[in-house]
Amino acid sequence: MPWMTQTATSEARPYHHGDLSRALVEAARRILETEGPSALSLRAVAREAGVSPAAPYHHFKDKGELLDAVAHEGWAALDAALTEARLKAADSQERMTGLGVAYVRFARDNPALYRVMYDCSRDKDALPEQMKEEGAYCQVRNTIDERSGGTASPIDLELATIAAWCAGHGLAEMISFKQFDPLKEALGGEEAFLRGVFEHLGMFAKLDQA
Amino acid sequence: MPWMTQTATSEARPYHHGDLSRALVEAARRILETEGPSALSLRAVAREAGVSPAAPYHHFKDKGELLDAVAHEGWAALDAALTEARLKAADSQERMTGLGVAYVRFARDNPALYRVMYDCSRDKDALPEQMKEEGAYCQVRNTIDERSGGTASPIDLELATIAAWCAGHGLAEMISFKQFDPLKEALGGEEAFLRGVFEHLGMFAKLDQA
DNA sequence: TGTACATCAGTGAACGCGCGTTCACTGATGTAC
DNA sequence: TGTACATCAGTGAACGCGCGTTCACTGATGTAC
Repeated sequence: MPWMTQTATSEARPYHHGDLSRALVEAARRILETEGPSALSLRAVAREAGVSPAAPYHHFKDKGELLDAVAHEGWAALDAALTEARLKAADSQERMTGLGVAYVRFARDNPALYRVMYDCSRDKDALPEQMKEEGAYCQVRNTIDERSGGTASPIDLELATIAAWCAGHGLAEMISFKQFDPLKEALGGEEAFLRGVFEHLGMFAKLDQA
Repeated sequence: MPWMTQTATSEARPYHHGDLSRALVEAARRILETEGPSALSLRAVAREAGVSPAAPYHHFKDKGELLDAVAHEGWAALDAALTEARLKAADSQERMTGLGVAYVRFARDNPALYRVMYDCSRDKDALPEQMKEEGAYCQVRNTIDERSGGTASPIDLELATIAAWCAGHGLAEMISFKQFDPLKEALGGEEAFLRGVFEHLGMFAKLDQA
């Protein structure tokens, strides 16, 4: 770790940063959550990291590549949040709702990051590949599979996973609209509201059988 | 209609436009669908409408107000699409799925407009008020109410409507990701895929009763 | 019916701004001998 | 261990660009008499 031999004070950064890549991504996240996605320019990120506007070009080809890195970190953080929720749940019913609540909470706590994640995906018309192979989406699929006792056909399993994912994403985007405040209050808080919506996602099927 | 006395050729617009407000909103929609939301600047809209960059300021306070007008028209168009789907359906089961399919199709056919609609809402932390009172959201709620035979409690009805809305919105945003192409093909097309996901939104409830 | 005049809805040039990116440069680092 | 040198990772000034908005203006319209 060569830069540690530097006798810099805590304020004065050495000429060579040491890990500017990571510092830039962190600076980007700081800007996102304090000023929102519209403030996320390359220059602003460099400024926030205390570095000249040209410095990022030694680490990222262009602005898009930096944004991709930010989004990638976002997906990893979402994976982690879902894993934590999955491990905490007692049974498979609770595991399913818990995943949903954790997903929505992640989006609510990191709204700007969440938007960048999906904006990057949209630009490519594709969600991150690793999400389907081993990431967040895969955790949802496994939980559903486990819940059905492994009896669901591959196509049904995939459709159910997409359905759950859509519901989570939709709710994540709706949760902050103030129209729903009265309902949240009537139910005694946001968490109860979330659980209520997730439970009602089965309502149509119930009606079919009535 | 004073401007009709003008002896203008079909190309030469009279000095006074006649209905520049509307023309600007239409120009904005044209830009949205051909170049996407990032190209939607006030100057671009004026250019597209064949008018100087300052002209819009006689009709809209600022860029935001023009965007609001565009979004407002978008919500009206969505209302109309849902109404058409609702009237076309034979029974309440078909009505519900039909609404979902129509919603997603609207988003897929007008992706940039759809994004502007929600971006405007997000900026205000609020969906358009008229949507809850008489618009698209209300149509979904009425259909669910009818489907439950009017027996659902107000809170359940509201939760079910939100659940359905979230599912529709989530699916609208996911539909274009190429990861799902194989599944769409396996099911014989996008429409079957949509219907499949909507039907699976009841899966969790079914499992609860198994 | 004609005319003076207020008002409305355009024009086009200009403002300052922040952006992404490039460039020639320089300071710091690591390595071969 | 010391030194020459290639390479790496920064600097800061500059580029051209499109943006939102303002301004003084002017052409067209409608109205009062």
